Amino acid sequence: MARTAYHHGDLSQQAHQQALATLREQGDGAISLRALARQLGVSAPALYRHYADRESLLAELAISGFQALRQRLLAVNQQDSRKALIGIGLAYVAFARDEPNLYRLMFGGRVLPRGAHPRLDQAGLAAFQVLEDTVANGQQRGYLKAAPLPLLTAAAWSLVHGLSQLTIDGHLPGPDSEPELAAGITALLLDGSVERTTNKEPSP
Amino acid sequence: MARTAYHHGDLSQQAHQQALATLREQGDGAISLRALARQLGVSAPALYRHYADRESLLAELAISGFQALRQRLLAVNQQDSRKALIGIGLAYVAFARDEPNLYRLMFGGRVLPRGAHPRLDQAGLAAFQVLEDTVANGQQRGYLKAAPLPLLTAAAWSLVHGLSQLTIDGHLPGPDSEPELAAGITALLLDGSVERTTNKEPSP
DNA sequence: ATGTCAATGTTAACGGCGTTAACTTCGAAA
DNA sequence: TTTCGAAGTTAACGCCGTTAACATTGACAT
Repeated sequence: MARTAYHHGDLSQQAHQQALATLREQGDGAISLRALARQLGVSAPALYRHYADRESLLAELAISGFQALRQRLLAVNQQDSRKALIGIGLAYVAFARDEPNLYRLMFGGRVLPRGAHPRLDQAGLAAFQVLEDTVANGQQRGYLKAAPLPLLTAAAWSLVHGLSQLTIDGHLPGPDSEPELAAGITALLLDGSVERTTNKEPSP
Repeated sequence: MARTAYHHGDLSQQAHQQALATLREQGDGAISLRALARQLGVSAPALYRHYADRESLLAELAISGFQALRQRLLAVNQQDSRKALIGIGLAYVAFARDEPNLYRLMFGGRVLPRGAHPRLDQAGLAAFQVLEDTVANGQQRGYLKAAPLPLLTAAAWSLVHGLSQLTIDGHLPGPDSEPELAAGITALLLDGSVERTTNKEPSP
């Protein structure tokens, strides 16, 4: 198990860590197996003992990303339905802000086609479940409308995902005012955007 | 101006069209300058007379994408505020559904870093303006809450963008039920998700 | 102790890529 | 007719992912 020329026994994990580091710093486009092998003092084909190809390595990074996201969503754990929902939204956007390149890899859709990496799909689903559970809980308590659960969940997810993506790509005002923005937007989805007092164009 | 070996005078546009075609079919990752040149019967460096590098070519594709998106949003043109807002949302998601690979390029953030291509940033802004105008209009008419315009706009954009991205990446139920989903979600943002009649956890 | 074998490395090579340098051809304007 | 810049050409560099063929190692059965 010790460190010899061959069999240093840790290549898989070291490759994962090193790739994660360059992903964080320079984005997934900067990850090359050859450069990775160079940094680890190993020949490039050695990596193929542990990853079928470059895409599989990226898929592993994305999987750990979904696991980390799931943990952050689980850590919210608020009793009050409203606080739980807003908390989830804030935690979601905060994750994207903290790990923009990882987040882009996870949801880019371009590098990692849906269905090609079952464990990745599963990890994404597990993170999604946390959000869905929170929504379902708020609905069971009667805090949320009795709309179809998939509709409510899709709305919540779309909102936080869109906000995350727009934020990390710089389409929205600087990251200084970001938490207030996220909280305000989440509140809008909960309470609605329509003026309810004096309105000539009523809601159905 | 005619078609001789040199100076066939149309290479820039032909390259644009051909690149757009392979983008649509196979995504931006499949666009290579060498293959492109091969398909056009031209040497690879010839393309550098018209595009500074590969990224600039992709930026041009994204620019035309934003222009197309803008046209689709402008085409909505509903009088009623609610119909206008929902119409914009539907048109936005429909564009993403029709042009998933183009949409991913436009908003991927990875291939085309913000700030590197001024005309691209400007085209994105122009599309965004249509949405912002619609929201501002709904607010001036008193249909929408008097919340800060950037907040309302960011909420609307986040929602439709997130829904688009999740839809084209297959994270949401099949595209069969997509229009109803989009309409339902947009309505949720307008009317709110909170149950308003019998509720023990009131909104502030 | 020894031999075997699967796991895990190695080097060499193929084809493709983006990009640059140096050169050539063409057409329009002086 | 000459000139000159725009728009092409070929050749080359260095990088990449990936595969084939071979080498080393340590653990385990004999």
